[in-house]
Amino acid sequence: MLLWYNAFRKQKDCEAVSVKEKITEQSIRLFEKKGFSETSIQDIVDSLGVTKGTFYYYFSSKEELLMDIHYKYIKTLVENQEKILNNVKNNCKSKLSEIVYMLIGNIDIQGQSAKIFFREMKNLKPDHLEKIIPLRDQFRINIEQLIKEGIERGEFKNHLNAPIIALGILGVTNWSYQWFKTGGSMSAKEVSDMFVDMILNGIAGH
Amino acid sequence: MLLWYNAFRKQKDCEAVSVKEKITEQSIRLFEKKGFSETSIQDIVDSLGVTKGTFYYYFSSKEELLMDIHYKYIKTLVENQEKILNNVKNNCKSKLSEIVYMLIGNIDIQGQSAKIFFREMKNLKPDHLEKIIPLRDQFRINIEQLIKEGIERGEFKNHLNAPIIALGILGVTNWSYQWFKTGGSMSAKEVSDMFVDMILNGIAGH
DNA sequence: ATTAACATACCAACTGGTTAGTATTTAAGA
DNA sequence: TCTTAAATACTAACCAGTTGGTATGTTAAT
Repeated sequence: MLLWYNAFRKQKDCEAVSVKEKITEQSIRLFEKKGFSETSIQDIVDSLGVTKGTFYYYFSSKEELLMDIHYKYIKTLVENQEKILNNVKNNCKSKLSEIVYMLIGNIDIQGQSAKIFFREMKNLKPDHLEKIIPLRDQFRINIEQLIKEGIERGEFKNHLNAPIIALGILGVTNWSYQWFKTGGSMSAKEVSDMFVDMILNGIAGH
Repeated sequence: MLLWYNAFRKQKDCEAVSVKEKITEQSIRLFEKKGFSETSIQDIVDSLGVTKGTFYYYFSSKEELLMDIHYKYIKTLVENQEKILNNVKNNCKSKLSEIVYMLIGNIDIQGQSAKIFFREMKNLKPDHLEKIIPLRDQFRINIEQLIKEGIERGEFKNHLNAPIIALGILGVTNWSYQWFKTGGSMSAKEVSDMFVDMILNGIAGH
């Protein structure tokens, strides 16, 4: 019975992506390009050759879909970040370096979701925001903590204001979602190396 | 004739802001809070106690109003930037420092316009974009040039990639529009000093 | 009498969302 | 094995409300 069920599941898993996943993927593309409010449910379903009924079979509202996109994005980000932070072998500098690289390296996978995340959060109602904001804050606070730990361990200068520096670093990385294109003249590794160098050592000559 | 015209202008200048300016100011407030598409022309005119006839007397379309807001924002920014760059008394480090302070100091005046600028540009049609994009690029290229000049003069390290560093600096400053509040625990000067210190000298301990 | 600066009333198009219905697949009983 | 009830995965048609935009007044000042 269980075997049979698993065989069924396996068959489904091997198939092309589900209709719900297709709707989500296509919506990410359209929301990024045209904006959330400027994209109608009709636009989404037309581009997939289905009808609005199908949409409302899988999602209870347009806003719930937006919430889904936001949640998947920030959840993945925090998880990746905490994997890096929990690696006891690395010092604070290495951890910071890895986080910057993780953020820029993921642009080709999560870039569109990131743009939506930064731009369309105002379209979420308070109920849904309550699930998103704590994760967003967690990501920032984790960087703050990393800076503080680095100061205590002597890896970073001790006059730094950790919350402000954290926001500065987030600025550098988050802004790259606005301009970085995978496959351009610079690789994600090259760009993040330059940013890490700037953040750690500055640009002033000796 | 000219005197009469000037007297008329003077009278207008001394009056409270014109209806057109009121519409623009209120629109900036509403667009920043709710978004461009989520704010109807009805919302705008209702909040001012006028009617749609008034709106279309001053603006030919909703998009033209958005264009006006974009243009005023980026024009002012480039002008302020070039005033700083043209001051021959300062070296490159000082100029960079002043630009960072100018950007963060202006958040209370231009903060709402900035958010609209970064978020709602997709709502401009190609015709209107052509007036905005060159100015936006100019601002970035001016920073690139400043970095290059600083490298040549030995003020900045010579291994730097100027375009990437410029985008990094723009990230730090532009992102501050997302979180910096005037009247908070930190002043604009304190924040920009910390950012300039990070950009010039880095955060790594010696 | 003309014009600047508005107000009123209206429209076609589109919006998110609902509902009633249907073909197909699955599950269980006879 | 055959029948059948139920669940799945949709479709087509529709609704009430809202949108940007327009066409036609109105009024006060010159």
